[in-house]
Amino acid sequence: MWALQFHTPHTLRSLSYSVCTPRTSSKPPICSLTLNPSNPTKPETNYNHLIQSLCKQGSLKQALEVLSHEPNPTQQTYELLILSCSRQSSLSDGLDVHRHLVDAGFDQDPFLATKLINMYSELDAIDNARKVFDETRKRTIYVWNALFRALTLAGHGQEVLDLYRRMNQIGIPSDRFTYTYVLKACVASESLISLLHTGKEIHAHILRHGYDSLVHITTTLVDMYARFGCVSYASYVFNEMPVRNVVSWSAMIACYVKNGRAFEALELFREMILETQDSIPNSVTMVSVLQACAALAALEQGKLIHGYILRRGLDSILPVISALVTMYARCGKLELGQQVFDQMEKRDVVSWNSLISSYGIHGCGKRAIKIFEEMIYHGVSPSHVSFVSVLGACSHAGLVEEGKMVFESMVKQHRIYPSVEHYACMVDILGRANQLDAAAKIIEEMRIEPGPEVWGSLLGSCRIHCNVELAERASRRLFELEPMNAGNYVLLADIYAEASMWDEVKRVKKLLEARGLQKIPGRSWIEVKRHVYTFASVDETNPHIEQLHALLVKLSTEMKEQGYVPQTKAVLYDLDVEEKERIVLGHSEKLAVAFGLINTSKGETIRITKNLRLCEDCHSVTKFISKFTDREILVRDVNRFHHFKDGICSCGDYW
DNA sequence: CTAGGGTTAG
Repeated sequence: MWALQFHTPHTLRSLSYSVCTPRTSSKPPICSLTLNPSNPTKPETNYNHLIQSLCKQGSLKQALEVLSHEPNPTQQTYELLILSCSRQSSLSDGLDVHRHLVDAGFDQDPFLATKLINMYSELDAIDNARKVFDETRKRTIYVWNALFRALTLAGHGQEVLDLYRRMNQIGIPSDRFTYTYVLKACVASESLISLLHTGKEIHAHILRHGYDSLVHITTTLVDMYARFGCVSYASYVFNEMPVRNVVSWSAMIACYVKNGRAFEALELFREMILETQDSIPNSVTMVSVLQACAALAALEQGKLIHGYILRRGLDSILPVISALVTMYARCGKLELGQQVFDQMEKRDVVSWNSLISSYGIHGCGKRAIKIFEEMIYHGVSPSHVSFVSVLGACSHAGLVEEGKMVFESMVKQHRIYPSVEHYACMVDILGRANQLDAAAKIIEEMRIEPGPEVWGSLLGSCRIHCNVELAERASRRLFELEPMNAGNYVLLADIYAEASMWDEVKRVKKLLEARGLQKIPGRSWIEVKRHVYTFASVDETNPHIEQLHALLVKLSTEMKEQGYVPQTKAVLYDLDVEEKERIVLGHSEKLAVAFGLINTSKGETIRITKNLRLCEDCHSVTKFISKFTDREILVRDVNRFHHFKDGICSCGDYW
């Protein structure tokens, strides 16, 4: 027996040898050479097997060298070579193999064309993939599908759909793979145009051709509608599915979570456990379920789920652990998140990012920076998200100088070029700290096109510091960039209202209505005894409303005696003071706080979640209540945590 | 050659 690695083809050539590869199907070929003593005179120059062995060993360079001596390479030889190039992500070798293949007359082989397209796709060389397709005359459905896949992965969704149309015109029938790719293409588009309409058309094709019985295709449909935010379409497809498996259930649960319907997500998970035997939740399912708990700040639910994860032995899977850390942090239990993190055997960037952002939303900016540095010390390179997380933490904590330093270190030390998100964080850091001009300057000096994130960040800061002029500039851009985002109109209206510019408020509201949009209604949640209760602002239909209102009136009267003046800036109507006070008193988080006071015992922390930013009045009222009733109150707004205790808030009134 | 998932933001 000879060990392969010691021989170049040249030295081997001088020996009489053959490659011994038993062709029995049960055994894999033996990757070694033997001398062929039975026939020493006739050199068996079949290099094919040698090349294939080398490919399987990952010795691509040697395989290429052998290739130049092989007069009759086969299709299989090239297939293995191509796969090797993908695995070793070497574009230059890939091009080499491609050239060889053309010289050997395999350039019109549709099977190899498919493989080449896949290879170029994995090597991020989409132009080459396209070229292979263009030059292949006999295009089997495999060749079409390969290009669809490559283009979709590269984000060229529109191009896929154009090609798909052409394919239909020529009369080439789609197969089940085609449908999954073109459905994915509808959402994989770099342009902002919604391809929902096209997606629905393809859905119709699928029905017409009877492909709606295939679980892969229907699951892809569910996911496509989910990504378009069409929850009811997704659930319709899901309900109609003749066959469901773990993946389809997971896709539907993820759909609910991604679209802000965490309640439904948990409900569907329950149904999945209770009603199916063959779809047992796996780690992917659990990640979405944990996100649902996190979204609702449903700590008790989360703990139950954690127990389930332990029982199912899914507790060593990295994505699950990261999601657990985030869940605990977002449920207000930073310590538990830290504990889970500490017990991890292996950590990747994402685990670290989870912890960094956990400290960030709790306002512990310095700690977040420390963990960030610790991550680097442990040899884990920060990702884009790491920087968004640290910068976000700086912003919550008002750490302007630290933020600037982190931002500068991005390119200088880590060779990561800031994206729109990073710029948005910087604008936020400076803007919140009332350095609005500096924030605006950041936008002017950006090296990439300032997207809506950046302008939105600036507008948010203008709101906090009541800068009408800059707000008008930012919103003008925003209304162009994302005309259908209701939040932007509301922010501008807020700013006008605060400046008592009521005509302008009306004008912006009309703009909002003209687009068919609405102000997002404020909602709050509270979990009491494993049950999550929801409150809407001025919630007339809530069964507890009278009791809650009575308590709030009582509290507010007592507060007023101690000097509390209701802050009604958040009310967008030019009403008289009493009317405004009544509205502010009905804000959803106050209802939730009142419900918590009534339904939990004295020593218990009240935990509340809100879908919007905390308004100033709610903030000062909650501070007061925490002192007056001697209760700890934890409120998570859209962005961060507020920990109220003894009349002060952990955010230091900076939020 | 097919489907679902982790970390961010305002």
